[in-house]
Amino acid sequence: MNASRYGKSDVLAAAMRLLDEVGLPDLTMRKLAATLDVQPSALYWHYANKQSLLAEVSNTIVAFAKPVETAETWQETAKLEALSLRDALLAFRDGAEVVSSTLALGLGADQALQRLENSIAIDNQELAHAAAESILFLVLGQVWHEQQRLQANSLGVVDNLELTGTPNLEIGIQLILDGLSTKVKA
Amino acid sequence: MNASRYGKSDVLAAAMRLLDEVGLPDLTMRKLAATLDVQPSALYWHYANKQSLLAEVSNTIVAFAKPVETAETWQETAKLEALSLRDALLAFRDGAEVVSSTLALGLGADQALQRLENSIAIDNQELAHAAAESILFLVLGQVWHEQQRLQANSLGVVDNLELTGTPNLEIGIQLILDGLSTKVKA
DNA sequence: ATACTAACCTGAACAGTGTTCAGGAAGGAA
DNA sequence: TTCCTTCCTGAACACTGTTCAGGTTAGTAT
Repeated sequence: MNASRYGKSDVLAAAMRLLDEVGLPDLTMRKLAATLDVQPSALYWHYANKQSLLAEVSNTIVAFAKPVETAETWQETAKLEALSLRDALLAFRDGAEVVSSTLALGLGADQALQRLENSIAIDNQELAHAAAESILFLVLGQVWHEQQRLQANSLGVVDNLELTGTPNLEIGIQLILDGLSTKVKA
Repeated sequence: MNASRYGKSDVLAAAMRLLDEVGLPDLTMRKLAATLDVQPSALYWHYANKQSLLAEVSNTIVAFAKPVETAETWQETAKLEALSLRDALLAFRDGAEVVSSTLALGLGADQALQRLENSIAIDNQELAHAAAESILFLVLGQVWHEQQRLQANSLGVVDNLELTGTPNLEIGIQLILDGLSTKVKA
């Protein structure tokens, strides 16, 4: 049936496809192997373990964030950067949970943090780092929460939850940037 | 060997104990049953599934947050509330991950959000809600990150990671509160 | 064409997971 | 003593990630 052989990138692509179809909880090595018509053990030639695979999935999601054109103020640029990350997370099923989990393991999402930090153009670099980290956690938490409710809604678990996630995220980002502005007025 | 019988609260207490000993990844129903000298299936008389158990674990952690005395300004009070939540999370192994996970499932941590929201004494309630949510995600994300590094450090995985988590958290909270102040100056 | 080498995969197993279910035992109340 | 609720046993089911010895395929060099 299937005579072709696969490389590392094929496995990653298949994982992205399967993630979108079944979600993170059902993204199992066996199901992934099945979509490639391959034994589960074959995957371990390409990736040492599931976590390394998920780390690359996470990186792929983060790298999907659209580049941001530099705006008038750095506050604007930083906000665009944050919203670009949000869009990337929303573009993949359970995207926020994937990135959060691998970030917690210290594996991925460095690039996301770096982009945020670079966009905050202030002298005090410690402050910029702390602010970037805050924005990152904010985006991840909010989108994770929202994506969970999306799935819950699609399963009809609860009729009509308040879906005000994205506005709240923008407010939160703005609050941090405003707070940052007061600290750099000098 | 063990002739006593257990109630729901005993199981919860044993779960908290085991969490502290082995951490969330190794908090399994079988190990939990073993500490009570009981078959795993016995646990399902007390809790419908593992998630409900973890939801109560999460509630216990959140409820552990010390009450906060009202300070001069509501900004001070809100900050104390956030730091009290942080201390509660830090008081239990993998506390932040437990609470984050059950929060994502829409099960627990409502109380934490409520306390934060109540402490933000401003007219615009939508804004207060968004700010409280932001602070919640910030605290959870930051402490989760820090606790993961604590474990990684204890396992000697990496020698000496920068352990600047808590200061960064205070900065982030302050940024949000400062931003909030500018929006309510009127 | 032959030999060699790296890339990739099979098949089977191991040790563990959450969960279900029919039935049995303990303890208190009527 | 009967009865009923509470709690538990023992065994199984359907999964999970992962390992490993051995096989196949493909490409390169002789």
